[in-house]
Amino acid sequence: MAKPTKSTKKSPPEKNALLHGTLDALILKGLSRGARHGYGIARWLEERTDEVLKVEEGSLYPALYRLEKRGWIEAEWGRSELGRRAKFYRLTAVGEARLAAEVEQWERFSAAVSRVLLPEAAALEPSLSGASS
Amino acid sequence: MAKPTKSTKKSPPEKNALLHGTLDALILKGLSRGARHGYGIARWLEERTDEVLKVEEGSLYPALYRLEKRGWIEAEWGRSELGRRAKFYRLTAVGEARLAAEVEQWERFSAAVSRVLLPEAAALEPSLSGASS
DNA sequence: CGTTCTTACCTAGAGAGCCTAGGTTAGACC
DNA sequence: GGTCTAACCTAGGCTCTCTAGGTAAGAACG
Repeated sequence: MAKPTKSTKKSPPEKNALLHGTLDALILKGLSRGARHGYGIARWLEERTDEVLKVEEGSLYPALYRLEKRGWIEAEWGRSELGRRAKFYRLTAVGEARLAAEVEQWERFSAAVSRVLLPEAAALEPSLSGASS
Repeated sequence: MAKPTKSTKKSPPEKNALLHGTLDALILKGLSRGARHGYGIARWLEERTDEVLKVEEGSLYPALYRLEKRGWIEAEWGRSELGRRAKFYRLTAVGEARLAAEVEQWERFSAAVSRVLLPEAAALEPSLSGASS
């Protein structure tokens, strides 16, 4: 009987490595249609992606501070639909521009990765940026 | 090539945050059609993505050791096409399975992110104004 | 034949990000 | 009153990629 005991490996600290540079954009997008509070953003994100994208609170709140510190979002205390204290975030003008930039960056990046990882579907034309060569 | 003057600004440490969890899969994919050496993988990746995906050597080689340590790839010294000493990596059976899993994970993840970020078939509300307070 | 260029590999340290795992406050329900 | 849940907060850890150095050897040139 193999006893599990304690294995040498620690708990997985990075279960969602792919999320790494994407969370900022996702949050900004979540605020692009109106103010939301942190908890609501996480809920919205899960619901909208069928639970594919789950953001832990330990990632979410630090991310919100980061974005606020950079001037991309603004916070204001208010009341949630359930009557609870909640901090509502809203996009700033800079944040909107930043969102657009991040979305574009995501398109370029994801297209490149998919071009590499996914079979065929290549057959693409270099019409993205013809500045090369 | 003239060397530019020394830059005064600190160099950004994470210029390619999006690459974070993706590099492993990209490398594995690069080896899926035959053995390649590290330098060649980087070259292939740049070429194949029109220089959108660039992997620095300081990221590449540690990543290769990581994958080898996990048993996903195997190394063997040989000679490059130019007659130089080069370490050729090859996918193991485990690595192939892993590649398939990572590709699937990428598909799910990228689809979810795109569903959120891009204005695809969602088309919920055209414009929402009137932020509640 | 020595210098230089390029290929190709290696490594230490830094910075940033996401997660685990705690904790706090305050409405709602029994 | 006690429990549940919404909603926020924080410290520490782990992993990742990048910067910035360095080594070694084949090729080209004068």
